[in-house]
Amino acid sequence: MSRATPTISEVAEHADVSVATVSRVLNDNAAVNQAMAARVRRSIEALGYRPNQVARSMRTQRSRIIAVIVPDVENPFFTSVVRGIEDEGRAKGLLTVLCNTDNNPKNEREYLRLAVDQRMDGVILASDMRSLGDFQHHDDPALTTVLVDREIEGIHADAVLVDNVLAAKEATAHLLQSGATRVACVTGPSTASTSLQRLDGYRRALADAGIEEQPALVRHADYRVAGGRAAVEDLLRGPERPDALLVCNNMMTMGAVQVLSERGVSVPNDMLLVGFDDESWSGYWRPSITTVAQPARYVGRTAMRLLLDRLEAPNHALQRVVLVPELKIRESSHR
Amino acid sequence: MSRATPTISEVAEHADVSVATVSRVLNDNAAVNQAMAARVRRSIEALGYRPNQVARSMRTQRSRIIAVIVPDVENPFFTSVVRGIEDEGRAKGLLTVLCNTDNNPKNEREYLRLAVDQRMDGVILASDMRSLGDFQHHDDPALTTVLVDREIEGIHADAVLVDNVLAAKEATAHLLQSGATRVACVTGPSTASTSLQRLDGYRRALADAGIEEQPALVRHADYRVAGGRAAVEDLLRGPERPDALLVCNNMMTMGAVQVLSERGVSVPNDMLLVGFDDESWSGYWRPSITTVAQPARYVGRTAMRLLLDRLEAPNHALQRVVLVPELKIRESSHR
DNA sequence: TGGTGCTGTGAAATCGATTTCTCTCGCTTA
DNA sequence: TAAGCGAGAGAAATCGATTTCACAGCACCA
Repeated sequence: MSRATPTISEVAEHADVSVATVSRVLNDNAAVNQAMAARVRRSIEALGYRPNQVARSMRTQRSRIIAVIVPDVENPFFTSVVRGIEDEGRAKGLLTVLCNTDNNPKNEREYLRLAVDQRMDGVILASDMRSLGDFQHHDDPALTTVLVDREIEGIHADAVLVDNVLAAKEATAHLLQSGATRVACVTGPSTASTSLQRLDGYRRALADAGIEEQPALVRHADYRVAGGRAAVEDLLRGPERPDALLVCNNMMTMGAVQVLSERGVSVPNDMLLVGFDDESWSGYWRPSITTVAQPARYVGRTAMRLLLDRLEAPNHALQRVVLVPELKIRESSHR
Repeated sequence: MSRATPTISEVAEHADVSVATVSRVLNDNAAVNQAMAARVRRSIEALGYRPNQVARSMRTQRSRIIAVIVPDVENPFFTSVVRGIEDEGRAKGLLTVLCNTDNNPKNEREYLRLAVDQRMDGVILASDMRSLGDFQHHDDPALTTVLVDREIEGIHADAVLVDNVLAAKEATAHLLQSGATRVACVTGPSTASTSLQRLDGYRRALADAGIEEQPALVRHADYRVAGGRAAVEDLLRGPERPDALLVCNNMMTMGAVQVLSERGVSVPNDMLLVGFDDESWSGYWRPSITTVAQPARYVGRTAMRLLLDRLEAPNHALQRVVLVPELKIRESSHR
């Protein structure tokens, strides 16, 4: 019944060959006599042998496992990225381990350590910049790294990014063109590169239009529903109420929509709105919501591809892939 | 610079003791002389030594890693479950690996194999019933299993479930009480236990109300947005158009809402609606949507707790925890 | 005919930890 | 004083694979 998994030496004994030969058949490394190989394969079949991957990793110092570290698995943007990574990885025989840091640099550090301790082959990382200090890890060539979505200054790694400056600039310009005069920007924490870049894009659009930035119309929140809610509530209370909102991620857009709905602020009549990250509900909300759509799945696929390339050719020049998002104009952003 | 991680023997050499002693200090197993232990600890610190977990697993035959296998990571219900599992696991020093089967039994089988091959300590599984044949794995005591959300007939494992029959029955009764006479049910694939149980609950509510079931009002879809869309489109086209919908998961509810909105079917005036799985948007949609809220995070936490218990006491009696969902009544289900 | 090279195979080393076994030393007790 | 015992530490076995090394057998060529 519950007999333990057989080992390579039991297979060797069963086939009456040495373990070396069994190993060679398994990895079809060196030439093995046809008849003998067939015999070994029959024994493997007969015993239901499966190689112990732990032992294999121990010897080869590699595991065919990579870690994906994201700040928030409940954020659909990241789950889409992860799907992309997984799809590409599965095709190439790499197993993906998903790690959720909950936006906590301490958790991130722990997962990075773990990746090293488990001798994982690499890590795909959407990191907060506060983790900078821990990146000493990456002097360790054992842990191949690809950054996604967020960059980290001074880190020497391949990266897949989205052109956030362009995205926010286009979105803001669109709001101005729709007649907005006081566009507010609710961006993410200043520890994420995306927050700063989106804010930068917003500023450039204002500058291009010859409008002076009003600091009271800029808010840093936490990229979560609660943060978005708080920021928008605050903006509505202010003396200079905005007539348009640029909300810089999906979760906060959700929060913004909630608050506007609760307060009876009519969109787009009293308030124009552009959100980030196209969710399945964006187009079906009433009014439907204009968003900056990011190619999340493709970001993931590309990241995995870069990682595979890097594993094969550790010394090639670093790559930085920048993808272009698309502004999906719907009802919420014009009258 | 990029010096490799030190091994236990380098630590031993540095501290001028045997590797056995270093190991004892690491695991504080046997009594070690205080002064000596301190010296070892200093060496560990000085060299920045971290034990190789692969080697450790190799010897101990356990890894402190468990796999979580879910049909769809993009479904927020499952990401919440995973969050719960992770939170509980992290507290107990267990690492969680997330595996996405994409509703494909082949992928599921592969991940189960992988869990065995990697000598993982256990697996938390939300499985399709088609995988029944592969559960021979579970005769193997090496892979401790806990089922979540979905049960599998004939499988001998701890489980954390939600009372789906009760949930669907209450939801349907509520629709009938609101005046619906032709309640349709869009449930999931017949290979998931949840689909069948929810359908069962729907039927019981009809029976209790003395209403005969109309097969034309029952649809099996795929638990995804597209499937929900197709099912609802089909129901709207039918000769006996329903006046109420019970849609049995979150993704399909999204699809249903989309179709109703596109076709200009007014909710709740022309159509009553109850969805499953409370999403952040459910309460803010216009009209707000009545849903059966499942305690997803808690389901995850409980599953991890059961797994930990089982690892400690492999021979205890099996547990089956059934949690009770809550019907959140909003605008979409009554006039 | 003897040297050379190639092919196929097995024995043994290796990866880096844990754990068993063995031994020494010092103390207690008969 | 000698036997017995327990504590503390090191040597060596072990986990299950891969890989190096050595070698046997055979064909080929000068």
